[in-house]
Order: sequence, then structure tokens, then C-alpha cells
Amino acid sequence: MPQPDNNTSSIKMLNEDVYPKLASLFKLFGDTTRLRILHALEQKELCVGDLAALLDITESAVSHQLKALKLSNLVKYRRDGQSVFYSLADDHVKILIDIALEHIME
Amino acid sequence: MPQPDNNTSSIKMLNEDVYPKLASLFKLFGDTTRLRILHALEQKELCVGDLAALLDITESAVSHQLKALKLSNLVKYRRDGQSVFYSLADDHVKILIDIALEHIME
DNA sequence: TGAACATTTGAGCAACTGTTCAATTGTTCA
DNA sequence: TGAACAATTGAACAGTTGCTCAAATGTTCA
Repeated sequence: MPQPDNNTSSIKMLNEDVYPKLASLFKLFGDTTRLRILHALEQKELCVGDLAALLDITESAVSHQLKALKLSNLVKYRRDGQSVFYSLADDHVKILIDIALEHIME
Repeated sequence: MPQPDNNTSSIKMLNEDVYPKLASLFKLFGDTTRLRILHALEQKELCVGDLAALLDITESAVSHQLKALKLSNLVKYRRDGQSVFYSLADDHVKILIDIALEHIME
């Protein structure tokens, strides 16, 4: 006769190296400053100085955060003269923020 | 004649109290343990002991994390005898994880 | 080239986070 | 009621994070 299943035997987990990658990605959205940067970049390509002025934080702080966002391919950039213009790398950012907004609005 | 616009005047930010709420929500997804819990609960209602055994962590650690997930309405629960069974509160969790998976798979 | 502007970088530090451990609370059943 | 099982709680600690400050790097233009 079949052994009684324990309650978790049917659960399929992802490969264990996927969770840290997911967590690193979500961590980037888990900070007010980075969210404000991303939300601004949803609307318009902006340079470091623009973002610093708009969000009222230092250019250094902006640059540090953009570096993190860049490393995870959430933003892309192009240099134009002295300025470096940043924009969203793809539309996943907007989608993620929109879904999260839906959740908190309930 | 119209003043030359600065580069950020057209940007519409959300109410400033929304970003901390969004950040708090995303922070919950920014941890490997919580992601594994959420991913398991996507598939099946589970109690604390099930999760602890499945993920090979202490029941205390599971309980601490479930408390955080509960406070943000990501999971719901029902007591059945000695056990407390947890499940996802809505489908936003699955959607968010799926979009994030899409991003890291690129 | 040199001055001015824009951005990046690295070190240091205060604040926050996730875990462990021990104690407590809740539930069942003999 | 009391023993056993399940879950929760709070304090404490190590590790991480985001900012500031100062210095360095890039770029333009006179």
C-alpha cells in the first residue's frame, strides 16, 4: 500500500541559486530613494544632477544608487557631454511598481 | 516669452508617503527565506512546521518571517488544532515573483 | 592647458535586519 | 489537570545597508 505522504512532498522549489538572485533584485526596490529614482526614470531620461535636484538628495547618493541599479540591469545610461543620462532598461520596473501599488491600495 | 523649462518640471512623483509603503512591501521580497516561504505557499497551504521542515530552518525563524508577511497582508492563516496553516492572501505575490523571474532570466 | 562643471568612487559610520536561543502561549487528548 | 506538540515572542548579536564627506575622474570650452 502507498505510504501516507507528508504534507510538503508535492512542493516544487526553484533551483536554490535562483532565490538569492530574486532577493537581490527585490532589495533594489526596497528602498525609498531607489524607488523614487526608478519612478522618475519611468517618465523621462534624466541625468544625475536632475535626479539630485528633483529628489533633493546629494549627487553622490544618487550616483551610488544608480550604480546598484545599473549592476542589476534595471537602468541603462548614455553619456552626453558632461552629463550621463539614465533611463529604465526595460518595462519590468514599471510593471513591478504598478503591481505593488495595486497591493498597497487594497 | 515662455521660460525655458528645466529638465524635470514635467515629472509627476507619487505622494511622498507612498514610497515608504512600496519600499516596505518590496523589502519583504528581498530576503531569500521569505521568498522561499512565499514560493512554497504559492503551491499549497502549509503550517509553520511544514515550512520549517521543507526549507530546513527553525520554526522560530519561519514564525518571525510569517509575522512580517502577515503584517503586510501577503499571507493569511487559519488555525486547525495545534497547527496554524498559512496561505497567500492574494495573487499579487505570484505575479511579482513571476515578473522578477522574467527579469533575471534575460 | 587650465578652470568649471558633472559624475564617480571609497572609507567610515549609524541604523536596520535576520537569525538564534530561551521562555511563553495555545491546543489536544488521555 | 498535566504531558506533549505547535507556534509565538523578545532580547541579543552579527552582518548588511545607505548615507556623508572628501578625493578622484571625465568632459567641455575658452
